[in-house]
Amino acid sequence: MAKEYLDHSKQDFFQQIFQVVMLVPKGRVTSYGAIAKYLGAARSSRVVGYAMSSSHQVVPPVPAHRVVNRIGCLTGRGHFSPPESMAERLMEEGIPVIDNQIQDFEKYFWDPAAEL
DNA sequence: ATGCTGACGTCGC
DNA sequence: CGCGACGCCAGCA
Repeated sequence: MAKEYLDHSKQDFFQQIFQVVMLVPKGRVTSYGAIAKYLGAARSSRVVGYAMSSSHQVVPPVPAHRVVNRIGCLTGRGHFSPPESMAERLMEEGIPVIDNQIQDFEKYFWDPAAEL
């Protein structure tokens, strides 16, 4: 089970994360933990965030702005340029964001494990 | 080459 | 019920 995920290369793990994030539908958001769980690494939720850090050099561009922590807070906004672009982009997609906090987060939440 | 830090989440006490 | 510590991976000094 858990060994199966070890079957993939470590770098593949990052690719898996990017893949899932790219699959996030427009107007929907997901959390780091949800992706980690979907990949079978619930305890590696951090790695998902680190992967986002690397997402800038990945092509096609990864919609990292659709990925937030489990509370729906735009924790990674500081990695955008400018940081406001993250919240602005979400609002542009129809997602209400106030003070770096997504309103009705669970309403817009997109669970890969449930949708895929 | 080694060590620390960094976009989180879960478990334990 | 509240706080602390651990796990995971990669990039950088």
